[in-house]
Amino acid sequence: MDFALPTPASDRESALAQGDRLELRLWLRLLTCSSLIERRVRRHLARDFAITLPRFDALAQLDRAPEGLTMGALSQRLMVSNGNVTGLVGRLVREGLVAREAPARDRRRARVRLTAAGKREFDAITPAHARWIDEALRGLGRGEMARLHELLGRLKRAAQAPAPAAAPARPPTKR
Amino acid sequence: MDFALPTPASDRESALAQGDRLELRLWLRLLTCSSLIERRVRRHLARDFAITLPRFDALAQLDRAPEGLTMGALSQRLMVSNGNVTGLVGRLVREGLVAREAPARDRRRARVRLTAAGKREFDAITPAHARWIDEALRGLGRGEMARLHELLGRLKRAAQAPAPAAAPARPPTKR
DNA sequence: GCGAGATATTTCATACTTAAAGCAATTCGA
DNA sequence: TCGAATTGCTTTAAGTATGAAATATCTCGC
Repeated sequence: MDFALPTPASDRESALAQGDRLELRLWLRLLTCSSLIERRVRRHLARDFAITLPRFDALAQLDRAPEGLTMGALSQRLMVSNGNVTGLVGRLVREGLVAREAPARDRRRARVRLTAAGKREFDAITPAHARWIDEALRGLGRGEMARLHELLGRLKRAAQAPAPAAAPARPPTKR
Repeated sequence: MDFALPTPASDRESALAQGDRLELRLWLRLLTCSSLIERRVRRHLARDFAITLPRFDALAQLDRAPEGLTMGALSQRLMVSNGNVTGLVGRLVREGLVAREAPARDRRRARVRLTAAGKREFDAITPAHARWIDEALRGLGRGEMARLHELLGRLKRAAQAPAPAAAPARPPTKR
């Protein structure tokens, strides 16, 4: 008989050496956590609603901005590049979930907003989405969550600070 | 005169409503943090070493496994799909940073390991990489980091727990 | 008015990513 | 020992992502 305990899934943290620094450990663990949760959400979205995470993220941001958003604002909120949003919104428009709006003043910045169908789609998904998040976090107490939220707030501010301009350790090479 | 304080960069958290739950807030903040740090690292890698983050991640995992890794093991450690690793390793092989090794027993599982050039490349980058992480986390005290590391450890275990198989709220639609 | 510069977005080339289908090698029960 | 299931990996199609170059629009000083 085999009584071996289930081996925890290997991940980026698995092969850390004794000497590795807390900073690195923390960063790898943070990345592991967000990858784990992201994967869960992505799978749920695909299986239950046949939609991708970036599309859902975009719907969520647009839902929270009833007056619409410019492409730039949407790209900031999604924290992805401008060009990325062009393609993403293009697909959402093609699917009828989102509409572009002819701009009155500045013809460079059209607004993008949810269509009725997009709103319906988002509203249909939201409750399940909240449930998935709750499930992924199940096991943490309220106090732990609050503390984590607060500490991550501090980390966020740290990570937003501009990186000191450092002299390159080695001139970059064409690859 | 304009005394407006610098507006914090907008992100996924920006438009949260009052009523939104702690779970959701925590998840979005976690995602924001890892996106912020990931972006910093990716830019540094590109500018200073002309390499991408996935490539560097792969080198790092292989560096920690001197005996080499199978494609499957590497894909687990990088937490990406199998097919993804096929392409990634292919590019690294083409660049001479990584080599496949003819398998003795099971001809399905070849081992992949760092070449001398790959090892040199990784060693050249590592110190700068550690510095970037330190910079991104600058502002957190040791105690905060340790506490964060521990809480994320608990979150990690929670997120690794299998998702309860839920009846779909709505049959998935072809899109 | 008009051009120089600034701003917003799209286009482009390339790379990364996933899920699912396909293929090859191995394992194992009858 | 044979063949069906399993396992490990690759291929495929679609989508997501970046940074840089190109395009279009606007603003401002003159």
